Amino acid sequence: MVVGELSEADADSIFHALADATRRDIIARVIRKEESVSALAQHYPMSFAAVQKHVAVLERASLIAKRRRGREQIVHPDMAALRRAARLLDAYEEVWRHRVARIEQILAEDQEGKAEL
Amino acid sequence: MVVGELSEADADSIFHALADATRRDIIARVIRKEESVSALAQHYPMSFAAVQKHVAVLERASLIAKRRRGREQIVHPDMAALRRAARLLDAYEEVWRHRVARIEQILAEDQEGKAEL
DNA sequence: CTAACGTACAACCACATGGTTGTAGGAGAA
DNA sequence: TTCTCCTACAACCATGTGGTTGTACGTTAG
Repeated sequence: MVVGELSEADADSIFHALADATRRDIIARVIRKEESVSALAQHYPMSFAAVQKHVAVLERASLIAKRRRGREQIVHPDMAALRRAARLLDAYEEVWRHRVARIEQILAEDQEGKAEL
Repeated sequence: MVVGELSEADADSIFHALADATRRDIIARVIRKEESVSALAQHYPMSFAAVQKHVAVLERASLIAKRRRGREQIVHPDMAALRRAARLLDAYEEVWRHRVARIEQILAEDQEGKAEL
């Protein structure tokens, strides 16, 4: 099931990157305000290195990017990638909505296997 | 970042379940047409037990459910859960879209740190 | 009843993940 | 320069993941 302009591997890495509360929070945080890796690290009850790894996972999924500012690495969202990801999510939702629509249609027309589901 | 009516743990399991091409394909497949676990297994180059595990992951995330029909277990999408998941995805998209809107606003008004991003 | 089918589950393996600590290097600050 | 801060990265550990095979059990078909 290839959806939109993202490969299956892209989808894999995006969903995997999103499958962790800390990483979702990092995304939300840098969307609100760009922060350095160490500034980000201070918000979480784990080591700097651990946060660094989470950032790397998000970076591999192209959901965020880093920009150097002096000795700091400023983490910021990758807007283009985020839009692509959003459209990927949209596409799945679309399939589901259509199916929901189709089911209502089927329930209205078809007579076998009704009731349950 | 709590979004909608799903807990962080719910989001974890949903995104994790979606982070595998085989599992995404299973969802797409049962949305199109309900199938037994062994029928599903025949579509993939792996053992029945492996597919069974993928189904279990999707089931834990409440994206699908099973219904017994004779000696078969029919896998079908859990529409309510799929809608909740879609809304969760929507919510993330919303945050991103708003941020995108805000950025255009900022670029139009603000004058420091323009150019990049 | 018996045989075949669909499922469930346990044991096992290789590998990735999420965390730790420690070491090292580059850039600013003093 | 020298010290300090931020970052990068390696090594290590425990646990989880995705796959395998094998065994057991309920259900349907002959």
